[in-house]
Formats: sequence, C-alpha cells, structure tokens
Amino acid sequence: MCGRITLSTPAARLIELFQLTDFPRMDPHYNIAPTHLVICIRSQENEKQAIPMRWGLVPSWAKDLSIGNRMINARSETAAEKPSFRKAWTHRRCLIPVDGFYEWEKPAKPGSKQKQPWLIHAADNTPFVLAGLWESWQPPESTGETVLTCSILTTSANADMSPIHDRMPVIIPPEHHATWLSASTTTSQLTELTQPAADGILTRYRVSTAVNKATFDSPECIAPLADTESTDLQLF
DNA sequence: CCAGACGTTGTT
DNA sequence: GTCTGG
DNA sequence: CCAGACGTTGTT
DNA sequence: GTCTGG
Repeated sequence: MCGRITLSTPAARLIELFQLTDFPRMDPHYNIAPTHLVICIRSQENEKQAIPMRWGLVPSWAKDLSIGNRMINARSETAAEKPSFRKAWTHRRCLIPVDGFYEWEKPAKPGSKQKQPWLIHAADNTPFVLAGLWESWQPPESTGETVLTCSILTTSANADMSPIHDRMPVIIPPEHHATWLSASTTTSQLTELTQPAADGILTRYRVSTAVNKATFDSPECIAPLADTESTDLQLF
C-alpha cells in the first residue's frame, strides 16, 4: 500500500507549513513511484531541512541500490525491531509532504475486473504529511556518490481507508511534526504518533486506469472519473 | 563456526 | 552491520 | 505501487 | 507465475 504519491503543492506553501527558509527546487509530480525522488524534511543538528531522497530505503550494509525497491514501506508496528529499519526508527525519522496517494482496490470478484485506482487526499484539500524513515547509503569501494533514501511508515486503516484497504500511511498532523523529528522522542510517543489518522480527514475519488501509464508529472492522471466520491479537489 | 537474510503488500 | 538458521 | 521482462551463445 | 526496474 501507499506505493504512489502526488506532490504539486508550490514550494512557498510547504515552506510555510514546515517553517523553513530553504526548499529544493521541484517540479509538480502527479504519479511519483518508488525509486523516484520525494521531499523529506529531517532534523540535522537541530536544523530542519528539506531534501529530495530516493524512495525505497537502502540499508547502509546493502551492496546494491536495488534492495531499496522493496523497502518502500515499513510497518510502524515492527520497524523498531527490523534490522533494515530499527536504526532509522530511532535516529533518522523524517516527514514527507504529499497532496495525496494512490491506492489500487482489488476487484471484488477474483479474475474479473481490473484493479480500480483511487486518489486519496485530504478532505480539506490541503497537503498533508507522512511519517518516514531515511538512510544514507554509500556505494561499495567508494565508487560513486552517497545516496539518501527513505521509506514511508504504514499502520492499520482508519474508517476512511478501510473500505478499500486494510493499511494506510502514517499521517503526522502539524502539531506533532516537531515531536516526530526530535531525537529525544520516547518509544511510547512514537507508538502514539503512528496510530491510524483520525476518521474523516481523508476522502477519495476514482481515477482513470490511465494513471498506470501516465507520465508522472502530468495532471491528467489525477483527473477524476464521473463516478466520484468527492468532486471538490483543486490542484494546489 | 559460516552462510544467508535483512521487506511489505496482497493473495492463496 | 547484525541476527538467524544450519 | 504497476509495467514489463522473463535467455544464452556468439557474432557484429 | 514471479522478479526487476522505475
């Protein structure tokens, strides 16, 4: 779950949301896939910074970048114990702003229909912030540049998501951003912050199956179909 | 001791 | 790097 | 997450 | 069917 996201919110608005002075230059993208860059906000020596990172966490011991291809999500319930995630869980948490994310609903009857893609977004059409872990990876033999990578944490679905899926990304509301990024946050606080989001904050609409093939920076792929559950989404 | 895994989702 | 399984 | 490949030898 | 690449 949570294997595609969108981010077209202008940098100025994200600067305001995170109270930053600097922000990386990024064009709007409507179909961000694993291995693409996502924006991560991390706290580095008490300095908050927004940095593009490769989506798919590559543990420091990995011999190959491709290991990150299946590390796009981390279960919040078990990340503290998993060898690939536990150091990041303790020391390298980050925030990942999105406009929304895609979820592919399985066909009700097996073998019948095609999967239905939905775009899930905030009910109030504002960008929102996912909980992530990040890692720094150095290619073996010192050949090539250090690569920053990240993973999106998941938790069980809230009432908004459960009709189409049993998991959802962890969402961190603005009042908890600082706690999530702080190095002194306790285990019990982390458990609290990774609970499913409050019911009612998300809504969704059907998108064309063309989302699969759309280029990832085209707004076409988030155009709602006629049969839609919310009609008031605006581009940011 | 060394060798091999190290992950999630969803589906069966 | 660190843990698990053989 | 989906889309697309899924193989080797030898020759150019 | 299952893995890899994006």
